[in-house]
Amino acid sequence: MNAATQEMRSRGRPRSEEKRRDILAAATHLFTVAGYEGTSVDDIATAAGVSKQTVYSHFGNKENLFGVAVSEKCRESGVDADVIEMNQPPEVLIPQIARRFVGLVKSPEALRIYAICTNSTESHPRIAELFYLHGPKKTVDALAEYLRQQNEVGRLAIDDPAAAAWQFFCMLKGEAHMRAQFGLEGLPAEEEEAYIDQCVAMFLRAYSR
Amino acid sequence: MNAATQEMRSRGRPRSEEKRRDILAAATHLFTVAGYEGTSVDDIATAAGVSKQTVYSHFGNKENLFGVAVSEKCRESGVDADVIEMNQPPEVLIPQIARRFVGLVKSPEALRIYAICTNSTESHPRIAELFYLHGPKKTVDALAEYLRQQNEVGRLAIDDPAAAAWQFFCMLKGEAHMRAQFGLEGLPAEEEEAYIDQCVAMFLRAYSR
DNA sequence: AAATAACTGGACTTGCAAGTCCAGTTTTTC
DNA sequence: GAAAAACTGGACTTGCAAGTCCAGTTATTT
Repeated sequence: MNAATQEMRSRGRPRSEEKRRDILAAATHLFTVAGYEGTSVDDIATAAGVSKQTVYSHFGNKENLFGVAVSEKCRESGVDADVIEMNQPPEVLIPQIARRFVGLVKSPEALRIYAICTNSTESHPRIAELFYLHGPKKTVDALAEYLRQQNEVGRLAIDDPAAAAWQFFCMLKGEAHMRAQFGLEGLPAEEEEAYIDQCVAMFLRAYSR
Repeated sequence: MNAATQEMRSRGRPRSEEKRRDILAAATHLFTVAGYEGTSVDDIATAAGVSKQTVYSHFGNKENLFGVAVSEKCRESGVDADVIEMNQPPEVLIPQIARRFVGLVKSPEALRIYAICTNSTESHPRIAELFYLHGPKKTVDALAEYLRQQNEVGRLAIDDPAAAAWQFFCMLKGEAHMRAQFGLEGLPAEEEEAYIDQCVAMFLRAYSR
């Protein structure tokens, strides 16, 4: 159990970094596909081409491995804070962000992680927090910063940029996202597109000038 | 297995309606507290003061019991479609609805059911659908109908009432709801209140006249 | 080359929960 | 009062997965 966290004694054969990566990759994949309960340590060992003992040698136990895997996942699919072009006017940038955001949150991967987080609040409270910080929080902060700047420049009139950012992203989810979360059939593409446009228009109407 | 669904042969001792209710009540409670995997049939039988055999006699198997329990739950905590006072002007009614809605979706029960649904999309697809129809869909439809009427009367200017209803409810969730879903510490009460007010104001600003 | 520790593969232990079986008891209908 | 079916309680079967153990092997350091 402590082997995983100990500094290496530098005597004898060292742990293989490659195997560690393999295990982590397999775990990340399986967890995001089948969830925590749906993935056995044997599955992970097999998928990683490694013995079960080795998994335990590297990560101590399943729970710990889970934690490492999820925070890894967040970092890698880090929702881009820096892709925002701060100089673009809202009429150009806001629709772009809207489309990118909807695409992201409706992806099977994102939905899976979201579901895992909401279901491990008691058993693994840290997971949800890690995801929250690396995911949603980061995204909202980025938009809020943009809105603040546009407000200063006088292109928008927003008292509370952070609140406005939350409004915008939450609103965008709409029916389509909920249906996706519940595994229901998607709406017609035109309808989804129209909804996004309506959100953008409504947002700009409320906060313009 | 079929005993549960068969019409009673009306010979011999009939199944006790009371026990059925007890089982269902226990199941509903345990499922919404501990989730599907976290609740064993033994737990339910014990909590209902009944033998395990009786549970199986009434409901056939765990999965079926789960389905009945959840759809029951939806019906009972049925998000009121009819509590809407259609004649009230938006400036009065919208804030009321907002507060009631936020209170509802942040309740531990609602959060639990939501989490269960998003996590049983493969194993029990019907669950999520049942909840969706009896819960969110119903609520949105009710608001949409109100908005449509107010639009006709000329107190609001809304092209697509259904879309506007989705916008409103989704927007209201905001940071507070997500934090609740993730089991994170709540925001200061004043902040949450302020956010709700901002949403109401923003919505009315965008759709007034 | 000797010591050391990682790695393998497979057997093993432990614990849990779904679902079945059964013998005896109670309730209800005919 | 006899037949039928629900109910109890507890033993039982089955299956699964976490985690351990071990004997043999492989890689690495001194």
